[in-house]
Amino acid sequence: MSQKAKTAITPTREENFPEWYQQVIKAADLAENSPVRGSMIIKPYGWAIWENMQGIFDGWLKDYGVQNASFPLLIPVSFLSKEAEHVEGFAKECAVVTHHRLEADPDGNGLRPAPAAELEEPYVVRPTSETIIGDAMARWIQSYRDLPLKLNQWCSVMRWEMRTRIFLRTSEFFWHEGHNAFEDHEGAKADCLHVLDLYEKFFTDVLAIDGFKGIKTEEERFPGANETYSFEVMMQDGKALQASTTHDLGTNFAKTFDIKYQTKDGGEALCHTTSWAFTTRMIGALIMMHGDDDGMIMPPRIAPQQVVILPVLKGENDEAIMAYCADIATQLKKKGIRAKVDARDMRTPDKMWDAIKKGIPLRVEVGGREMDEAQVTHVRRDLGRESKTTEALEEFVAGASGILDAIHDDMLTRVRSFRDENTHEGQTLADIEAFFKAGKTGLVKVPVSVLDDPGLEAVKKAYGLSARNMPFADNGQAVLIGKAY
RNA sequence: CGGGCUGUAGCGCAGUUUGGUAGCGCGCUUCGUUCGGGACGAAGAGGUCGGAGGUUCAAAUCCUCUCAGCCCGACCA
Repeated sequence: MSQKAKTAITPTREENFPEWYQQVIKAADLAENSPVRGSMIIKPYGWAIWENMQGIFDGWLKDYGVQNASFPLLIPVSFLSKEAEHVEGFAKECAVVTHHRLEADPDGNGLRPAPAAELEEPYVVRPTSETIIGDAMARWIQSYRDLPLKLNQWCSVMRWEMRTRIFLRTSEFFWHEGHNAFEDHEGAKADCLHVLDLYEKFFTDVLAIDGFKGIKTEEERFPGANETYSFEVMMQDGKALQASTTHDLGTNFAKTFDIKYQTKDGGEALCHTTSWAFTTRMIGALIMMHGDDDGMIMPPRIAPQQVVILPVLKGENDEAIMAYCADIATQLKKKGIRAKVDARDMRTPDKMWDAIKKGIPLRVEVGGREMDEAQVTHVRRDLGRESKTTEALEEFVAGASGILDAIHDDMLTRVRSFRDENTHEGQTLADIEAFFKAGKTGLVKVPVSVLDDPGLEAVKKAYGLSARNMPFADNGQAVLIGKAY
């Protein structure tokens, strides 16, 4: 207060956004780089977010009739090569397993793959599982009665990225991948749109994120898909991030893997398949959308810990205060709130900053003053000290989930305003160029006819732009252009 | 994979030009006073200077190779 406002994170977003992002991850103890190039270690606090994401979304998928299964990590190279566009898309970023045994290096340099143990057919570490699941589907589907078949797996995949960024683009990343098969195009398309709606609901209702639901342009489509639908979100630096996609694969994979069924009238027909996913990059999105110069701000519904209770001890009545805190935690837990007393042997201000950097949505401070009056003092992470409120314990417990909901709603509102303020209407390629030439950040929305402008490629190249998607909100008549992660 | 920058204590850095065998701040440990928005004093612990070769009496420092990270580009969830 007396000093200038000091931020917990250096540099600030304004000063250096990419570095700020790294520092938040470090300060909030979410993840770190590992000895493996391009692969991160997701630490317990970061993994807890992913577990919450899985827990919620998995339930929704099951409600939709999706069954979980597990397919091999290793995929025969021949499988991948079957679908021409698919191979082309992934071939250059596959890790390849060529040997099944190590032996002592004759030059004394530790171990090496044994030349005698070379595989006849190499495997690739799955970059995605369309092919191996397609192969299984071909055997599992016989009749129209077997359709639709809806499968999903939670797993990690590997894409050998040239340039990695923690959470946003790592060689190994975690995701869920759904793979469904339908009788016809209508079924597949409806599936893509339905799952896209589930994603939207997940982002808005759980992650307090909103963006643009739409269709990818032809060149941005998934390799092997007839149509790709995406949900694009905007980070605080104005760059877009593809938060999730659903793909209408048509009969492309059905043809190559022979996924056929007998129709009601005894004929034979190819299945229409889909695939869709979201990944651990969503954690990166949470940071870049919600974080501030003091660190992370967790959306309450995904926060590993929703409420932290800080005992303010002064050497008098400490035990009573601790007991009072424990009771508050118990009462909150009974209401289904993830609350915990921070009983660590640390100074109170240090605990506070730890909670701030980790982004715990609601901080409760309890000392002798509160205990004597049966009250609590609480502060919202998203609003900071200005939101400090003291109220009766009973009242607080009754209204706590309401406070968390209010935090969620306010975060979502802020994200939406930011998105709207940084989405600019344009009419021509010249509008796009003028915008980025001026060094502005955000997305520019122009009529789809601009995609046919022969000068578009040069402008995209000059400013590092790409077509994000064609939003449903504009009936596919407009396209969003901007920088992206 | 191209271009640029960077690897020195848990974190952030100085020292490298002009080789002489390592330092600062924060953090950490102990004690005391403290604790409601980043406390203070005192005493401590902690580094084969990313790795491997080489030059030299001597290498964080010079040379070669290599690994990793960041930024820009191409590619991508």
